[in-house]
Amino acid sequence: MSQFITIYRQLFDHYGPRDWWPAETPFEVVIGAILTQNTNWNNVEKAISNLKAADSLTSGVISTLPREELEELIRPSGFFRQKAERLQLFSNYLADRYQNDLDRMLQRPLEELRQELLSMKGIGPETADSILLYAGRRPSFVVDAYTLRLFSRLGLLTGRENYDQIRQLFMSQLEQDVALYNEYHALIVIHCKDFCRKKPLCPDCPIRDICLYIKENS
DNA sequence: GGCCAGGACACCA
DNA sequence: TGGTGTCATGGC
Repeated sequence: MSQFITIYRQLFDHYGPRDWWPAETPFEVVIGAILTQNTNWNNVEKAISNLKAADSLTSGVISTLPREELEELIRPSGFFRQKAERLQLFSNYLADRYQNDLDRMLQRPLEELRQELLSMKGIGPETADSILLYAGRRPSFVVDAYTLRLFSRLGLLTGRENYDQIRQLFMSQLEQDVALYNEYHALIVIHCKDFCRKKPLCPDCPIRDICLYIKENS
């Protein structure tokens, strides 16, 4: 059995289903994906809460809101100037190209949609894949810094692979399953928030045994 | 008071 | 192509 499946099962058995993304609508997923760039999720929640309180969590409102007002609403998420620009660029694009119909955009062929997202300023590979997977329910594996850290320590990555190489590796080792991709990325994040931080193998890591085994046999 | 967080981009060699 | 600086808030 693939070691990638083994790790997944260990994480799932310990943490249980995460059922990401914590959002009420696909558009809220997109906004959260941009706001969480290099940012603690607690800060993102404050910004999203502000947007909801101002009745501004729609592409129509965001694209017409004065930049300064948007910046103030999302200030708690950090990098608020560049993120305000990114939110408006996406919202403007959605309005111009899809008449604010996000579902229609998300129904495009997967790779075409991925390239379309990547062509937008402020949407890199992780944000694009988060949007594809969690807003569009499309099978596109999300790679992040935690993924690189955990799997490098297990010897399954060298640390020199680029984003697309890691994504392709996971997608070649796993069935194309939206639910699996959804849970796997979420479990990696949840796990690495508490473990796999400074020490190569944390003494109290809940999946320590399998980590040691894989590390010795990879 | 320093470190880190669910990155992306401009700039440079 | 790869390395580095920048963007900014809030919790621990």
